[in-house]
Amino acid sequence: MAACGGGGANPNFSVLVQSQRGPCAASQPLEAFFLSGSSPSFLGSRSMMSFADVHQANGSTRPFFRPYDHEDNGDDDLDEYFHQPEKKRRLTVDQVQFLERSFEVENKLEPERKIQLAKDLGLQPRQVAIWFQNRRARWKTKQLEKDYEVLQSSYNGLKADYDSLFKEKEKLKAEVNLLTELLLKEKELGSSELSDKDALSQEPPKKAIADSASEGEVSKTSTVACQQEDISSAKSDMFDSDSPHFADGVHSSLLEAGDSSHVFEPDQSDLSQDEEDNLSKSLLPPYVFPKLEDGDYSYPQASFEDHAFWCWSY
DNA sequence: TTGTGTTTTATTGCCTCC
DNA sequence: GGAGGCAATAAAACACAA
Repeated sequence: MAACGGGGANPNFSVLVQSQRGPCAASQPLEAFFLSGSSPSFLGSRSMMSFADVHQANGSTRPFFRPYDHEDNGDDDLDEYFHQPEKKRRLTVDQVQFLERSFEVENKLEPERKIQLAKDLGLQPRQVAIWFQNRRARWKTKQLEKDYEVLQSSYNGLKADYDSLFKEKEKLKAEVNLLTELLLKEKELGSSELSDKDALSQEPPKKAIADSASEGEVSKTSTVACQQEDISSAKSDMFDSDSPHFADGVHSSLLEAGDSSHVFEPDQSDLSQDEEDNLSKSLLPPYVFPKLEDGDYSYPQASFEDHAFWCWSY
């Protein structure tokens, strides 16, 4: 008898047996006692092997205990135990193995299968149903743990990506600030020169641009060039529209390269100063920046720096 | 041996489906 | 309304350290 705890009608079987360690370790000496001449109904159940298969595979030659049939038990001394209130019993290793295999095939239990399993295992159908129910609950818990691990690793990967992108963003942000400051200085320099000379005959501050461009970084170069353009558009009083700053080497190369920033600065050399001023303003794209989570790069109002960033972004 | 934490079996109550 | 599933929970059985 493999059922150390089996036996709805003989609760004391478990009482007798389970005084020792292990679910079934102590039951074997009592097998013959409880199972004299009894044999389980190894009829096999639908969609699975029969309990006998498990039994054989287990290398066990133990007969199967019939928990709810203790009529074969001729020992009257145990009768008193059988009349005590039923206690909780553990299924045998073989029973659990059989149920496990059945569960692997199909984790739901249709009525016929339940009855067949109960028959094969010598359990009550209700016990089989309960076992499947609890087994499904355990499976679900395990599944949740697995899902959690998958999500955890996914999260870790995404977080690593985010951190690296965040660092890159900070780096670029610092670069933007640096270039903005540089541009402001250039602007100041240009203003002071304008105050010294006649504005109409003044040359654009190519040197500053050239100096900036000579720093080597393309991004900086394009930014400065772009910003210089926008300055000339938005604040066209600084430069004559016919002035050769459009022929600036950097600028020209950008135009030739199809730099999208030129789109926002149409050639208006034949327009008056006011017209150009107004047009350049009206042609400026709306300063709509995506509101990022941390609020960075959110520019609700158009400022000089904003414009510079916007242009740089393009 | 005992105290304690874990696992397994079983119950209860609620919900859904037919 | 009954059957069956599920979540929450109780309680017995078990494992194990001290």
